[in-house]
Amino acid sequence: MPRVIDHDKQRADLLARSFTLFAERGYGEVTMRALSRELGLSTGSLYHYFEGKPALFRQLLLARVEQDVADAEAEVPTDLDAAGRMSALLGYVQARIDYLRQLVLMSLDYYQLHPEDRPFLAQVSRRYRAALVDRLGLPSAELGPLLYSFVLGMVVHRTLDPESVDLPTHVAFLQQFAHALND
Amino acid sequence: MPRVIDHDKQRADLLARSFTLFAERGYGEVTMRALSRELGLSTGSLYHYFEGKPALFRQLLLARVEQDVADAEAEVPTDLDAAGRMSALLGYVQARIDYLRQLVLMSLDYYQLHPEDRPFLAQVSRRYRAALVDRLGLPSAELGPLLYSFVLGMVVHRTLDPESVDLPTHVAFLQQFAHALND
Amino acid sequence: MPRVIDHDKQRADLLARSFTLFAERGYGEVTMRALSRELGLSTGSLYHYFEGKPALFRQLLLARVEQDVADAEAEVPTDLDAAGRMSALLGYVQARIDYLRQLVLMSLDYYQLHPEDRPFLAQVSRRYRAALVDRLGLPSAELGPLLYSFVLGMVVHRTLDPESVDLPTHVAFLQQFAHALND
Amino acid sequence: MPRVIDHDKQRADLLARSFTLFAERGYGEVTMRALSRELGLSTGSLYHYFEGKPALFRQLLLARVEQDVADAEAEVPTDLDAAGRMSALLGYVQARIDYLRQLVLMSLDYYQLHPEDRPFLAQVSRRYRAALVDRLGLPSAELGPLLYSFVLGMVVHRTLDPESVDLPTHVAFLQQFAHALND
DNA sequence: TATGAATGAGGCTTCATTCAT
DNA sequence: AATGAATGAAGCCTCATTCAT
Repeated sequence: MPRVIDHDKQRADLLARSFTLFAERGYGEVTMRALSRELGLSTGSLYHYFEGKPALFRQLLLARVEQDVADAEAEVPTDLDAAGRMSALLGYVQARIDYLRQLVLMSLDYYQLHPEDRPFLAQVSRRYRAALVDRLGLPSAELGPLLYSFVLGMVVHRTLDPESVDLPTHVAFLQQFAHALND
Repeated sequence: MPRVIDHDKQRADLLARSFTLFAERGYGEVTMRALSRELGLSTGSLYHYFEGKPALFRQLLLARVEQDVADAEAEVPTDLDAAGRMSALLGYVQARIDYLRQLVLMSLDYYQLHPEDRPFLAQVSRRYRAALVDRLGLPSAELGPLLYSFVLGMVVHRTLDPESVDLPTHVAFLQQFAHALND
Repeated sequence: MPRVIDHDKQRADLLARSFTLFAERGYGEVTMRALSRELGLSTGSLYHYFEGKPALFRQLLLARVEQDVADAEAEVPTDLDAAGRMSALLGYVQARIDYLRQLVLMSLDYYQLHPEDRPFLAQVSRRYRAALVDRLGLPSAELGPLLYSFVLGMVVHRTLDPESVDLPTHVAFLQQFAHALND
Repeated sequence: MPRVIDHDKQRADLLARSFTLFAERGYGEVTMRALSRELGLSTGSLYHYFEGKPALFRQLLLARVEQDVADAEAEVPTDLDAAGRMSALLGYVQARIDYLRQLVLMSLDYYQLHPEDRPFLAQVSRRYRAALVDRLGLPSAELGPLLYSFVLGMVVHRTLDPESVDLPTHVAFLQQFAHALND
């Protein structure tokens, strides 16, 4: 009888455990050897689960979007008013700011290393943005991209110069800004 | 005596010509061999001018800040009112958006590859931000970082998903936003 | 009891279906994984039928000689005169030229990869040659090897430079040549 | 001042010394590591001289054709009559039979491993054949390919079953055969 | 009997940097 | 001052075979 292992489940588990390494070193600096060591299997086995490093990363990203979007939806109830939803969403972002930072950084690293796969990153980015827009039910269609840009900006700013970005200030500004728009 | 000047001039010239390659491929994907070929000298000579790849890149970045800040100051006259200065500055950003994009991307690539040199990137980032803040003479001290974050965000958003970022919309928003703040 | 028969029958079937893959890619480029996928079983099962890749290939070759020799004997009736037998044999070769080409190529590939098993290839080669010699009943004992060399040569020449080998010309030459020898 | 080394000469020397290894193990079984060890330099250096393993092999083959054709022309004087030229050429082949064997084998190995480069092998093959045809000044245009096929065949036959190929017999046959054609 | 996950050595190739010339 | 050959560790990936289930 075949060894009974849920291949997909195992893969999902490997992806989840991979994230840490990518977060610490960035896509390009994570070697398949290091990854397999971290995951406790041989390089050969790693290649049983994933076709290669780019494929692994793509699946990692896809798994993350799904999870993140689900989390965001759980944290931003639809029965709140606009201000409340914005508030909840900002809470979500603020609580995960460093996670998002790592996600953006590794994506940009992948962007540089795999120019042929940029459309994929665009799709992922749109998925995040769509979730944000949908959830907020923003009055103006243009605000989604703006807000999304701003979050990306916070994240990059925090990367380049962590000490100069005061998260509460940024978030407070966004909240105030949203208020103004709702009037 | 003129030797030194020539040497520096030559170095500045090499840096300027290096930018294209870094912009096209990112810091990590530019090899010293490719760089020397592009610049028309041997790798040995390249090492006469620069101590190594990281040193070269640092100098490239420093040269860029100087130039960019000077350009910005030239384009944003101090005798304009707040709204005018903001307008001029946004014009500056809008005209150079892809250049800034490349600059940010290569810096983030360097960030991943040289964790030991992150403080340097923080300094460079602060220099840019300070120029922006100084030039705008923003009423609130907190607005500088916010604005700077937003510009970084536009740039990254444009990278990940070029088709979804409408530059005029973004800029118009910023302008309108600045207006509101001045009242 | 029927178990064993079935097993052998199954193995013969697997060998027959393996040939295509070896023909397309050559011995060295066929992986056991690819083979098992092509055959519709797991690698583990493949190893139930054959001890390993070299063993599998040996059996493949043996199965082929048997079949080919039988085919040749069927196509070259013993009641023809020398010229007729030669004619029939050339027809056989001409009709199967690309099959023979593949067979020779994969054998040479195996030759390079398994130096320890070269005697086996020699045996197989002799078996083919003996069939040719026996069937033709050549007047001179030396002609067999010559003819056999020539067929091998056609096949390799066709491999290296397909466009330059005109099969009918080659065959016509052989026929004419045989004629001369019979006089 | 640059290290004064004749890059092309060095490359030619490396190719000449590479041949032995390819002859012993075949194209596929020669690793770049083994090659660099044999040649007394690092893998990195090997890649300074050649773009990669296939490129190296191509150049090896090209160098060989040139040399071999030159040798053949030196050994087959044009002032001989047809029979004499044939005789001289057969002497050339007979003396180098194992060298030619190795050359053919490594080429066929390359053929299997680099399907995309088969046209190159066709060119090389034609070059050899053209030299043979030109030198012999064969009465019939069709004899060139036939003779060439036969030589290839001898070589492969000798590979598969060395003990069964008596070189003098093969050569004598060819000579006798050529005689017949000249009448 | 059948499965397929697991192994791990080893393949080709890259690259920042050095140093003899 | 300038050259570019040389280094060698390390990257990604492959594959015949085994063995727990």
